[in-house]
Amino acid sequence: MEGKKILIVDDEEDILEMLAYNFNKEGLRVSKAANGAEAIETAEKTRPDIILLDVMLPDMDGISVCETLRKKPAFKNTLILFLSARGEDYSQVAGYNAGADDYIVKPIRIKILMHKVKVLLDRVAVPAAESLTGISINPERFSISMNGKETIIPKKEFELLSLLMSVPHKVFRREEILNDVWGDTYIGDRTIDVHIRKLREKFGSDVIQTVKGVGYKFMG
Amino acid sequence: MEGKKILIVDDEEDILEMLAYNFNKEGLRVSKAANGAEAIETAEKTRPDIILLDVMLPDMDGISVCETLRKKPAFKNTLILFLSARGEDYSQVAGYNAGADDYIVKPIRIKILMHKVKVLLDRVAVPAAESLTGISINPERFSISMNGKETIIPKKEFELLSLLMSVPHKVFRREEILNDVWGDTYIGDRTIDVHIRKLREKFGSDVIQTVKGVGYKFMG
DNA sequence: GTCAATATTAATTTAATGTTAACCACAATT
DNA sequence: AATTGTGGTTAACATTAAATTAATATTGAC
Repeated sequence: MEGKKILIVDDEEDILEMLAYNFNKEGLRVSKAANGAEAIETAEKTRPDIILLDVMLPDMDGISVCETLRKKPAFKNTLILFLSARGEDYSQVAGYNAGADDYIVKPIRIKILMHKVKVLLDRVAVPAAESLTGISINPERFSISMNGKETIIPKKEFELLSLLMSVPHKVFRREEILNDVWGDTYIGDRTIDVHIRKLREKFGSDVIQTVKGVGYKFMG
Repeated sequence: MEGKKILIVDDEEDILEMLAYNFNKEGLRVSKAANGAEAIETAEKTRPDIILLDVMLPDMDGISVCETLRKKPAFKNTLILFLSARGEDYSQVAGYNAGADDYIVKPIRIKILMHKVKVLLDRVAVPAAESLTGISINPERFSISMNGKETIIPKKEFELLSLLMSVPHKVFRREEILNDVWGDTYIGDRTIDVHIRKLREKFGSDVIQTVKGVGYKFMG
């Protein structure tokens, strides 16, 4: 798990430092945040592989932070692990509903926590370096580079391509695409196709492959 | 997570039944075991995707069961989730060391447990055990790899081959195949043959063997 | 050798996706 | 304010891959 990035969010200075110290010692690149707004901002900036998120924060609660992040395609596959003092069920369930990958009840047993983080990080697919297609993505600029040439593409196209590229070769089901790119707004079936078509127009018809009856995949 | 296989191991009849009922309702294919020996035997037979394993069993403890399974290549990537009444750290750490993917402390909150199982099952990109035939299956990609070459195959063919490969060497009766792959939709007898043929065309005629009057088997 | 089961092949049907153009909302430009 | 441009969605229709069936040949158990 060396070299992976972790973001730790907790308003208690002591805990924050203790965790940061331990994970840093394990070779992770640690960033920190003490409240929800800061957490989202830092997450955008550092793109961590995993986020430890305290449920109770001074400004907004961790659940909301998690939900906010999960809406962005970039954080679709980021691991999020809740830390909480509350033992109540509803909180845990709410956490999982918000898209958590795990839930740890305080007081934190550092060994167990590190184990969980390790297990989770090990499982995550490696983000795949430069792709064979010569296509790479620039999240800050909403742009795509293809063999060095940079193209700015519309938001929806960008989100769709980001999603597909997040796990090259994985087949994303239409349903999954709808959820991740369009969320709650309901759109017709053909809308996805049209966006796929536009992407193929721009980057070649080989980069996205159709799996009939299932969905689409990016050919890393 | 529909269609995935779960093995539940617990010596308490009530808990076993309760869990089986709930997971069955969610569309998982459930098998059960009440002790360690039975657990290993059933695991071999059904090749579950995930195992819920009580730490305390009448014959051997769950940790040993887990270690035993993890030694076999077939279970290298099977998810194993411990259930335990003990709250002590050492037990949890021992669990993780034995190769557990998660650890739940009783009393079981069914909602939380189901969430964990769901998250785990969703995330796993089964790297697929290499078989003797050199054929392996990539569920995420809807593809089959044969000696390193990857082929995307149509949905029905994929489902059929997945089924046969789920328990190599087991003869699947036509009736069973109909149920698992086609569910409620009724199709003629020849349809199965045709799909088998297409698979043989793609991967060689040796990989699937006919057992006349009964069904087909994958030659793991 | 007979007969039922399966293999094979091609033809057909079905369902999913591709394509195009039109439309609307909204932002940018003059 | 009117005009133009851009992005997003939809609808109608075309196209294609996949699934199924149907017809015929072959196989293997008895």
